[in-house]
Amino acid sequence: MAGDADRVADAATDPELACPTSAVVDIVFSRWTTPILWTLHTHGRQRFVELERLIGTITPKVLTQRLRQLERDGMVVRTYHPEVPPRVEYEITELGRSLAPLFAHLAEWASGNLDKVERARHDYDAVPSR
Amino acid sequence: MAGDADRVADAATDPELACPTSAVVDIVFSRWTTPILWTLHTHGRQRFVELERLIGTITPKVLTQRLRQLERDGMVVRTYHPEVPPRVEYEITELGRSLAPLFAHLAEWASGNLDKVERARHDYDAVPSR
DNA sequence: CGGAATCCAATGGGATACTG
DNA sequence: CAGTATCCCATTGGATTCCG
Repeated sequence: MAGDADRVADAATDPELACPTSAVVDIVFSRWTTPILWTLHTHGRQRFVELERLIGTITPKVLTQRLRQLERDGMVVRTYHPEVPPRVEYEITELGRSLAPLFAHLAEWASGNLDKVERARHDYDAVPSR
Repeated sequence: MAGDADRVADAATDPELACPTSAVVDIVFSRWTTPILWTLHTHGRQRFVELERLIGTITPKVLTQRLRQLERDGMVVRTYHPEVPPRVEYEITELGRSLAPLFAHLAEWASGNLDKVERARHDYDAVPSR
């Protein structure tokens, strides 16, 4: 762990970034972004209402917000077709796809450890003193 | 990946979980949890105030909340030493440590792609029509 | 020291209604 | 269809104070 001295120093000045993954977390794991990216990744290019339907509980307002954010971050591309009725399609970018192995690892960790979390919660809740 | 059929089926009924990583995200990537886990992982067992100092901008209230949650999820163990003044130490568990490779992948993705996100944002913001 | 309690401000997100 | 606009509520998090 030599060479971490300067990062630790940075952490002292900007401590929320004491964790080198914080920036990624803000980009990728904000609320709703994972379901959106996942849906676009597995179902391919989708229209607005299709996304709304596939994700299920998200409201159009929030879906728009998150899609704009993802577009700005270069994770999705928005294609507007000037027709009547208008048609808009969203597609995941290569940058967005580059997250796939990350998601795979996440899913893998989940399949192996989610039950442990569940058990830990159960045990914790079983103690009446808290 | 056999046996995932029911989870996929669940996704159809509970669409917020259409993404198999949502559960993990809620556990691991809630606000402040990554800096806390990262700090405990790299600096080892720490006292409350030490954590507060290392993370820097977090308030004691929020730190307590997040530590409790992490403890409940089995990611952190809390050890209370009944002395005067009292001493409490927090340590990452094996379950918590099992996230390390995940964090490594995250950091790796960041080092290779964060600049692309930055550029995408710059380009997006350069268009005046929005 | 390690919190708990209280109060408060900001934010996010849901519901609804409307429009090009 | 693909949003936008508005209202409103719940949650989060900061600041402060106090306690065993």
